Amino acid sequence: MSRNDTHQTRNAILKVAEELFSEKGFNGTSINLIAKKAGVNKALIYYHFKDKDDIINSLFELIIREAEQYSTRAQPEGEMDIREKIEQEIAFLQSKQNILKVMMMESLKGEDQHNYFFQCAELVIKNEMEVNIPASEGPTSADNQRLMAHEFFTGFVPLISFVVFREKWSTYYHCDPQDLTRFFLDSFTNTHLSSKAESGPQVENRP
Amino acid sequence: MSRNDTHQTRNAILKVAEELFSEKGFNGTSINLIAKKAGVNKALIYYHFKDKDDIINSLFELIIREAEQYSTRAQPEGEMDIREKIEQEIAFLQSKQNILKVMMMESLKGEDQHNYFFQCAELVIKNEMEVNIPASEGPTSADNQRLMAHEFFTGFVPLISFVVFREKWSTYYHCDPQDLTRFFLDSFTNTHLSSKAESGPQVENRP
DNA sequence: GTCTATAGCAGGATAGAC
DNA sequence: GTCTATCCTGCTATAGAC
Repeated sequence: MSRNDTHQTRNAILKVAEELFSEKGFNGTSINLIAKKAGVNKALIYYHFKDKDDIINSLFELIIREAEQYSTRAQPEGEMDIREKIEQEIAFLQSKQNILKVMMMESLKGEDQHNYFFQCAELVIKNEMEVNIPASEGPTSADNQRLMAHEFFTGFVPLISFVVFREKWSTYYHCDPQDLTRFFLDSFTNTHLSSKAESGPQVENRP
Repeated sequence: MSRNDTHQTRNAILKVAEELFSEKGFNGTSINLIAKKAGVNKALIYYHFKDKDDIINSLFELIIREAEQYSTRAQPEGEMDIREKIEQEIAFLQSKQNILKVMMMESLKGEDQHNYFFQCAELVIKNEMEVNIPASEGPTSADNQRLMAHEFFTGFVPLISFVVFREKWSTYYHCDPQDLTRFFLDSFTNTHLSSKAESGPQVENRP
């Protein structure tokens, strides 16, 4: 009944909704089911959230905030191996895999109007790839676009796909998930990461 | 009334369903809407398809068959530049972008039981990457798993993501789609494709 | 804050005429 | 093959008691 309970209930709803959305998709999940699995009354959900959209948007805003916090966290002392850094990033993203799946599903839809997926990409890129994202105000130069495309399609996309498809891939190919993580890290190091190492701090691959 | 009409109607339904599924997702699309937009009666859909699932499964089987045909098509004479080959593959995939979006959305769901996404990946990998996929019968060796993981996460995934996110990316970053295609091809060449060139057995193209 | 009850409608699916 | 009409379930959302 106090603020504590309010937040607990709200968080319980969000947690269950996140699981169900990632399991069955947003439109495939009913408020009834969320209420049932969260052990709360259906009407209570409408006390805490305006409508169904409000639930998923709250989840998106939450993950964006958490990613921002992660990217501005205290960095450990000394130089960290780039591979080690990626491993940490993967561990973080893995713990958010459900909402990332939902975000990806929704961003694939044509009607999707919010840009959480790109926002999320920018945070990951800025943070882990150590690339300075050009300020989004003002016109984006062709060089910036080239850089962002590179980071997005050969950096962020493999990373995020690894996180969201890891389990299914392991099951399908009867592969130990830990082995898969090693395989992925090796490939990622040999492709995206080594393309950075070759050409100085900011990547400018141009003949 | 003849077989011709039957196929025309069936195909019209499939075409509209594909558009709507990619626009609004499978669960976000109603049979009513498909019927309305296809200009046919709702009951007619149930004459041609067992249920809603039958529609999406037909679409998945169709794209798999088309991809198989594409991969066994007559190859043009002479050596083709690897980049040119990828451009062709992208053009093919782009023409199928709607169903690929749907396939990706569905494969992200936890409850997704069919493996069309992985089947599709194997076709693209086998075909365009010129990699011999290990026969899926029998246990898969660690080396095969490593190879497949590499091709999947740093080859297929960027390729397919480029196809399905190209338009949204261009809009979001105010980038000309044709420029983006160039940027992507450059990055893809510098990462995934050059990782093949370095390490021997397959492929021999390098400027 | 949390519940009961229900409105109100849209969805998937079918029966049966033509 | 195609249409009209309809069933009925399950959905989102709200009113109102406690």
